[in-house]
Amino acid sequence: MSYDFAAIEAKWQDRWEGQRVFNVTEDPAREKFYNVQMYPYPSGDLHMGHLRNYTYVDLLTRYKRMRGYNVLSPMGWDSFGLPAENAAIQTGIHPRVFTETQIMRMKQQLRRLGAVYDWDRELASHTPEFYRWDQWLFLKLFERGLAYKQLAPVNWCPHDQTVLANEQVVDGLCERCDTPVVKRDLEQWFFRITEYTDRLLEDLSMLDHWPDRVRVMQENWIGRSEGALFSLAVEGSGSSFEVFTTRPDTVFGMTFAVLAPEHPLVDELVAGAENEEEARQYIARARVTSELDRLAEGEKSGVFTGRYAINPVDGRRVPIFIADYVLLTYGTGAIMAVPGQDQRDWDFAKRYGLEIIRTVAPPEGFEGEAYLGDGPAINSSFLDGLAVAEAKQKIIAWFEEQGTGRRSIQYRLRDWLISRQRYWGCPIPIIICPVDGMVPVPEDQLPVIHPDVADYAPEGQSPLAAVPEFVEVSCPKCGGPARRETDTMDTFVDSSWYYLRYCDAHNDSEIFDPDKVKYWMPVDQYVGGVEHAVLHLLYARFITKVLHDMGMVEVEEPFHRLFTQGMLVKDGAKMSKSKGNVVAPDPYYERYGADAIRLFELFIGPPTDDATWNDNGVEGTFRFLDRVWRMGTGQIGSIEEREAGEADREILRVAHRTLRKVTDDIERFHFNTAVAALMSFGNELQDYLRNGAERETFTEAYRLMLLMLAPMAPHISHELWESTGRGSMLAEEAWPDWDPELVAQQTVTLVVQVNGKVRDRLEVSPDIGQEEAEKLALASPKVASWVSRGIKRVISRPPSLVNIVSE
RNA sequence: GCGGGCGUAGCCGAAUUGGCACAGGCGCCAGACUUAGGAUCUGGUGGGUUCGCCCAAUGUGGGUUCGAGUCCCACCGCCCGCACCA
Repeated sequence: MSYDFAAIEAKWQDRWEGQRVFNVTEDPAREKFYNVQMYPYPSGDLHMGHLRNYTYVDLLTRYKRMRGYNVLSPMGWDSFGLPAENAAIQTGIHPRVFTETQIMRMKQQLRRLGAVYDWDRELASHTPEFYRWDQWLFLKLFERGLAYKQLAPVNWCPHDQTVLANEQVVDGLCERCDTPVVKRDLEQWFFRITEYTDRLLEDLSMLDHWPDRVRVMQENWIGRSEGALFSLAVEGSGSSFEVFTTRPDTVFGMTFAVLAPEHPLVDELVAGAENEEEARQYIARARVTSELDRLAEGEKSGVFTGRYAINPVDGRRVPIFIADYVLLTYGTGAIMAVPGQDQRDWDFAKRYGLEIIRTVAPPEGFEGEAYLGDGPAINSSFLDGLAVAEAKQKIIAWFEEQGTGRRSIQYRLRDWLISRQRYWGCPIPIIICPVDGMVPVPEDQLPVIHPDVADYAPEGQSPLAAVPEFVEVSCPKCGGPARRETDTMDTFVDSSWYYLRYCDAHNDSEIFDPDKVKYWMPVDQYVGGVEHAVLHLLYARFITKVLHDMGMVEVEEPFHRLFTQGMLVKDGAKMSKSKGNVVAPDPYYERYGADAIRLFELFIGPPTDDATWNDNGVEGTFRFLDRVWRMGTGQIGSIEEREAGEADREILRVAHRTLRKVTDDIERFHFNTAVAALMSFGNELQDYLRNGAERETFTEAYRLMLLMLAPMAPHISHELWESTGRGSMLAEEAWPDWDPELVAQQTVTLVVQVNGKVRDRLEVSPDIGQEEAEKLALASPKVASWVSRGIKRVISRPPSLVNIVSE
């Protein structure tokens, strides 16, 4: 019979919660540790993949607490968003009802795992208590000119009937429903994140406890490129347009220029052109084609405007085209085309029979098309002979001298589009007055609360627009009739500051008390999926910097250490409801209990790597726990009491070496090897018991086992701690220190190699000297037969290795 | 195309610094205990062996080194991110 995990789990879950063991307050006398998992969307049932992450965070909470830290580990809910709204559209159930039911279920599931939090600080973004401060934050950004409304071509999902941020368009498809995204011109709210581009980029270097790949992804997302900006005059008109290039050195190779179809100058350019009709059709088509379809066409398409531009460096005239391979949203929406040095321009030139001039000499034998590498400039007048980098400097200097161009840095990062035409999000606190324009809702009228609506389906605007009592208001400034903004905010606004609210979760007079935030921030350990590398993690950094500039937050970066966990894979795919390959924990809870599940989640592989689910794995960790249980119950009293001998001292040495290893492994997030070390220790402890243990020694070794197990398998270890006669709560015990004397090796294995191959192993003293080690090695009879042809050299690394180099 | 990462046993994996390759688990085989075993315990699990050991082996090929899973070069394969970004 195995141990009664079900009863034990319920008992300790009640105690942790009932005795408020993990509820904390600010305590300047103690070092704090702020441990946060990215707050989840309350999506219902947790599967084994989710449990992996919750187990990591819970382990840290419990471990750091034992290390003496004042550990804050809160939990909350990213509870606005589409799933609840879509359910409402289908079933008519209010999204709030749906959401709150899901939250209750998720809480039960976290409790069942034995995951502990300071539930006093629970928050949920769909509650007016929380989103009131979203609105307050919006108004602060608005005051500072960091929130603005603008007509802009935006990503529109025809299925969800809403706009999407650039970050939510994946391969030209809506991130949520995979519908091809189209461009539309709409009045939308933006946050001016581009104001912070430089700081977001530069401060990445402060984040040296973030995974490199996340920093690289943010860097690429911000997408800084250096180059030059200069003007092209349109022949026979007063107009001109600016182009941006990273290769100003190739300007003598420009053989045409291209404008994006949405470029403001195109109307004027095509007016009266010979092929005006064709051009207008092309422009119209390009504007309604989704990015995906544009790319899918493969061949670049475009249309000649009938106009010519003048190359400022040599006065040559080049034809101006309109083509959709040039994007309005990057640079100036117009380019100089140098087919000799740019593959896209090459492709276009080939298709439309345009001239190609090489301006960088390709190496001999070069057989490619456009040449992008370095080399001496050719066909480039005063740049001829210069390498690319030199030529760039010279031509930029020339532009600046002439006053026709200048050095410029462009970024890929765009302002953050936060408007959503949906119901289940935070209403934007703005009133649109025909007289006063965009008028903020006065702070004392916050929160702007959702009215209930009859129909949740969006029809191009938020369902809120159909509620006259909500929409029709008087202007706070002039008192005249006005309309309320009906867009709601992107849910990423909520998640960009919730971790600050945990510090003071129920403050109803301000967003948070800056002193409390000062105590807890930054988040010491942030845990979440790498899929948030450029979305949430960039926005959160931005908002933190804004609040810092407002004097509300001392830190400039919110997350000191970031850990991105791997995913759980089954049948070759990430475990997810939509793929239908989830493993539900329930049968495992029933058969093996929460601790065995936790231990297996830790053991399954390196935490940063994806791991493949193995149906038999939990059985393995359960066997280990069951062994620990059997060792601790009933037997200890019958172990003989006697003087401790060498074998007894040895098991204590094993215990302390295990303690050192487990401590190290937890500190560096190698949880899988920490579990392996405990299993190994368990095996040794069992051997010790079988071969005649001494009671006091065993009790001590077993005590260390329970302490080490406490953060990983808390229920069983708490129960055993109590049942082996200890009155304290294990969670409140201190993590033990290993004894350096016990950890020190009595003897070490000296490996004797001949030509790098192991030929003998000798047990020697750890402080053996070089001479002594070499003498012993050379004296080894096993070595003798391998060195008969003479010894050339001896390399010693005492006490672990001697390598004899022989003929 | 650009950027990042990975390749070790039948499977998942270990190996902080260049120094004993494969800890721990799963699976499999055998044995013990047993009325029974899907419990538990013990041993084995690359090849050879005279049972002392010996040999091979970390995707492939090369290099540096007394010594390479680890460093360097090239290639093969897989994964992730970005992508007409001028």
